[in-house]
Amino acid sequence: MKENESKLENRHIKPTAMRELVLKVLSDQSAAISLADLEQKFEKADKVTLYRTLKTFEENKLIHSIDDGTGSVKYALCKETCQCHPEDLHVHFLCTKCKQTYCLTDIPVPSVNLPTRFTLETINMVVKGICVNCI
Amino acid sequence: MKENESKLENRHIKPTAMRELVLKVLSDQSAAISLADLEQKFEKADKVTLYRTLKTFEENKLIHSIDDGTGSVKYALCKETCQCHPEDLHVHFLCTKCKQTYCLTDIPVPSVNLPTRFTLETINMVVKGICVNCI
DNA sequence: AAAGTTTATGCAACCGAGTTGCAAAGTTGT
DNA sequence: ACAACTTTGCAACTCGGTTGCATAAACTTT
Repeated sequence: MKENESKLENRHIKPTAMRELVLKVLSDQSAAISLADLEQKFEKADKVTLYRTLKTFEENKLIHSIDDGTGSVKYALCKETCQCHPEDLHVHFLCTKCKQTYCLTDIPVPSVNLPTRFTLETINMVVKGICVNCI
Repeated sequence: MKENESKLENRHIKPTAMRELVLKVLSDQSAAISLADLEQKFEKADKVTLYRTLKTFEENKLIHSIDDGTGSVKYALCKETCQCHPEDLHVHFLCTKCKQTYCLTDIPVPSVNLPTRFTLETINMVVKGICVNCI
């Protein structure tokens, strides 16, 4: 799994064993994952370590966080080129049945015309409904 | 303040003294307000009562809640005609400087083309940036 | 108007996600 | 091998939100 190691290095994150494991879990997910979810993937890892790992990943834009309104923040991998700028942002989808949160990476967040003298930094757009697996 | 009383009755909420007071506070706000904010507007009211009042208002679509990602849910009045359906939804704006959350009632939430067989229930769209008062 | 029923309010206490402090373990550089 | 720094793990805390239960207030029925 040299690939993950270089992914970490690309984002200037020191590749420790723990971090590679967490990255592996994140890579294997098709949906975004919460800290609690992540904790359950490991039998023995400490919540705080995972928490700080996610923070480090997020600070270095390896992952992005999604506040989907469920009360727990989810995390998902960024694209290689992502800088988490407004033009990089995509829509997220929360299935109200299976509670999975998906990155709709093909759907960019629509631009909005803000009132005059409002400046834009970022946008969080979460669509809720029923996903294809739950119909 | 008969007006607020009838606003409550229109939404089939029994107009108690407490509820009229809370509605008055909400009416006076230009920005959305959190439970903690609301609590501070009263010297003596109990948090739980305010909490349940907000819940009742929300269930009856007198107000809507906004999860702006700050960790505390904000509430703001709905329009008279609002049914909180997707077509009623508007964009919200969180100022990262003053932490105020505004309803941009003139800006409807843009429609998104979901992947096939994804059905839409609701959308939460929060734009973050600097508001006109904080430039 | 009194008794009974329902609804709203208030207090205490709990819950869970996120977070911090600090010490131990591991890593890096000389 | 030693010092300096970074990462990990444990304990404990914060804070927003929530529930249970008892009291108070408001309606109903006679």
